[in-house]
Amino acid sequence: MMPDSTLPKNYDPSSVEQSWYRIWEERGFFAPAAGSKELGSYCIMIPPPNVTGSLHMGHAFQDTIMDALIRFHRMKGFKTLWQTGTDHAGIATQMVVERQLEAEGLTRKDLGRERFIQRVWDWKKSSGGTIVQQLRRMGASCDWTRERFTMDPDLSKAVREVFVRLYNEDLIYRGKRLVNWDPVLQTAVSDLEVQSEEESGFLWHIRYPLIDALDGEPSFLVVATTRPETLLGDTAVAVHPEDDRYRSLVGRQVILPLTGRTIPIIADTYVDPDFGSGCVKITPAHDFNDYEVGKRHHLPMINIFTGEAILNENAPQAYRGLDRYAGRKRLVADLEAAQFIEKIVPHKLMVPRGDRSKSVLEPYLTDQWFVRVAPLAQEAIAAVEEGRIRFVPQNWDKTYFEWMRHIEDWCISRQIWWGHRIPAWYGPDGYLFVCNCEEEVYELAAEHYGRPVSLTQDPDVLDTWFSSALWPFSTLGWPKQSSEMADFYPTQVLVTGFDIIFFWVARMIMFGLKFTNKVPFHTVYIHGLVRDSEGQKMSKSKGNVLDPLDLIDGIDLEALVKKRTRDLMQPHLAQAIENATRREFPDGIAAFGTDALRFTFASLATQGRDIKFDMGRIEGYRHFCNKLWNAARFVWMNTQELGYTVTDGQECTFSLADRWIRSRLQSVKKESAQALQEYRFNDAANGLYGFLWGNYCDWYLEVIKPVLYGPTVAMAEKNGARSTLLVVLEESLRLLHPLMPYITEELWQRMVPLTGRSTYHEGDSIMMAPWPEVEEVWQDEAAEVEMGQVMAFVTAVRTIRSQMNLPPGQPLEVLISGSVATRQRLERHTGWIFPLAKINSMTVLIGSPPPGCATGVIEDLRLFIPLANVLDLEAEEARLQKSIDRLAEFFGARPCRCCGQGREQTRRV
RNA sequence: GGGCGAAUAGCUCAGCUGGGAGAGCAUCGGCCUUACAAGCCGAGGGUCACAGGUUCAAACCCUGUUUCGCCCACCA
Repeated sequence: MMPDSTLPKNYDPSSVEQSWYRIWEERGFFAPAAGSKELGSYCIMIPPPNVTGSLHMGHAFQDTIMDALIRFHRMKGFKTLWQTGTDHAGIATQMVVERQLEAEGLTRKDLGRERFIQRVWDWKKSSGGTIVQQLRRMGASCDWTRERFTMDPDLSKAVREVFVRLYNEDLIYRGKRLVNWDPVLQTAVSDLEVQSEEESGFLWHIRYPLIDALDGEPSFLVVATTRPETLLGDTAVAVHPEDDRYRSLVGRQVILPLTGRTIPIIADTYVDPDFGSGCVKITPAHDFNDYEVGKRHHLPMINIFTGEAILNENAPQAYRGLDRYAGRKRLVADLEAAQFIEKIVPHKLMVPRGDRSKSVLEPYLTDQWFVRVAPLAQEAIAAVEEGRIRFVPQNWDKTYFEWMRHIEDWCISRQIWWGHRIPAWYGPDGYLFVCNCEEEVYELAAEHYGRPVSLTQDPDVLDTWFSSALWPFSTLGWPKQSSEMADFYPTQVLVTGFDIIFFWVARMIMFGLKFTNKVPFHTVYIHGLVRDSEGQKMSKSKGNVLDPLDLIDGIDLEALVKKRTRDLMQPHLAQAIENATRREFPDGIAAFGTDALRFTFASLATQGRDIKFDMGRIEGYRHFCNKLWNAARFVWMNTQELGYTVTDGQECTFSLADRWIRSRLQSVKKESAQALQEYRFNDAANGLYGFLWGNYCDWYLEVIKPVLYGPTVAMAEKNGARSTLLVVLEESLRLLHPLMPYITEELWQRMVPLTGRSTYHEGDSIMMAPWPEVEEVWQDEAAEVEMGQVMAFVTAVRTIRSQMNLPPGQPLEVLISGSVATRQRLERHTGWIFPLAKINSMTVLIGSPPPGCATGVIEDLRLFIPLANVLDLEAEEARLQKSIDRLAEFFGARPCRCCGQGREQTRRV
């Protein structure tokens, strides 16, 4: 692309972003380049977003971090791969398609399994690409040619391979266990998919009549429960063995109300004698604690529910067919009528809900597949303990250890259709065959039975996280010994949120170690959550969601209101959301561009902290983009437009300012590289911001204007300034590129041909340009000190001018006194000081200063500005009097504590 | 119940191994100075949550307290 010969006055992100991305992608810049041998490879696995998803602020933040790391290492010369792809997200995706079917008046069962799955694939093909397109808008430089989907044939093969191997080692087993069951989705879910929240309920105190009560004994025991309907599945009442009130009753029987069944009174230390009556009803088939008690005491386990949580044939006739809540109502009414209810008290309880369906989960006794995790966990714990994997920030390892050391077996089977089907088949007699290949399993079966038989495959599919756990190696071709595995595994860093340490990170570590004998990554960078400006979690129902694409492209108020109030679960919130939105964004959201958004994320990315997204920040960084743009314009006008380019033989002398800014540049190179290496993105961003704006623009560009414009300035000196302008800008663009890919590319394309860099060829991209290394020859401590004095002097004069209310253009005369060395240094640079400070003379003071001077101090130097001729003395006197009055008032108001005289010096003065 | 984290300027936040309290935004004053008014030059503004302790020296280390947030956990 040929740059225009002039630059527009303002930076317009929309005019450059998408075209540059297209060029990068088309030219194959995202694919791993050869890289340098010594450095080796650098690889990041993207946490695969759900294929149903769309980009939210969390993704945008995470992708910014990953892309910054990837671009930085690519420029550094590593063979760099950002492996991308999407996750099939079993339950979530199935729900999306089922909802579509529902709109057509169909259910998945109407279609049947085959056709339903086809339907999901169709959906994926037509609508599954949203998020990867949005990822592109963020500037993410992942290798799209290697995009993977967790249900791709290769990845599915890896899944079966892992399953079979674990099964053969007895690390996967099938068994009837109490699991968390979602009665709406009709599937088991893992412990991690349960979200318990406190809700208001009741504690029902129910009387269980004691059989053969002796004199002096109570005629009934009172048990308290939050779930009275489960009474129908009770198989015991438990008391604490040391509880004197009930000690004598242990082993006796009570009548289970409304059922006529008799159940034993047992003793178990699980019971807390101080809670309620000290008697607990035991329902082993519907409560996790009771299940354990039941196993200890060999109690029967009576399942009273169907998969939809409807009372089944094990319940008395009167309750069969009622759903759990209707059953509860009926049962409580009946208990009350029969005077079995002692009392009902309001009670707060933790209610377990499914993280997808939000329905109340039911502990439910079913056949499921499990991974025996404990043996895998040991290795995984050791890997972190020994430092082979490092968490950043480090304290997350505590969370990891805590969970890993108390880990329970992982229920991996799901009773849904969309996902990796479990590679297990049952023979006519129920004999189980587990095999990674369908053809082979029939051979195995024929061998087993001595004749060909028909087999039934297990209907269940695997938990989505099972395939995610293989992502770091399944995407690289495992179980084949691929060159990608050799090149990129183990990967360098995993960038993710703390919320999936258990779901994903821990499991990747366990499976990685198990199947590759290597850790899947060396570092786990845990970032915080993106919250709104008030620290609230962003959520649809709160109506405070910001869409990263709206921040990039802008959105008008009406569209924003519409977006936030559409498809609400609770439509009554719409008005409040609309009002709040109109209040917060009266003019909608401006287009900030991708770079400003990315830079905002980077500058807020303090380790281990949630970030409150602040509109003020993103606006400030949009200004920064514009500042950079205009700095480049200035450079352009003073070089290209004058026909100047840096060439080898050109005569060049470098002034103090040149040496100063080049020296500063070396520090910034060092600091920003170090910051990126240590995941201190905020330091990298702030350091570059400060350098470019505070040093380069505010001082350097101003200081050298007299050199650039001065008619009598020697050409060599002009060349020194012009080449410095170009070199510093060009290198700064490269330093900034990992954080702001678009604007840096756009400007770099224009600037780099002027810098005369021998390594530059037409068609190059900044993203493939080398990361600027520190050049020691330009490190110049002396120049930094000397320039520091010049700046301090100028600032001192400006402060005096501002405080004395001297007109900005009024030329001043300055007297100085101090050491000869300092004076001489300043006198060397009057060419800069005079125009910047707007003074027209600088004289060494002999004797004492004349009366009526404003004074300033710079280290060992004093400066005096005689005010007699330039100042309205009466106004100044009034100003001073005011300040004296203020101080007097201050002392008067706060007398000294010891003497009460108001003379004590305080810190404030 | 256990664990983790936070509290610094009006707002959002830096402040690494103890020595100067900082940035951006906002505010106030002055500037259309030919890169940029999305800008320039200045200024004001802080009991670093509280209380003790260690130290020559504490925002930072130790102890305790308060407030807020998150995660895990079986109290029916």
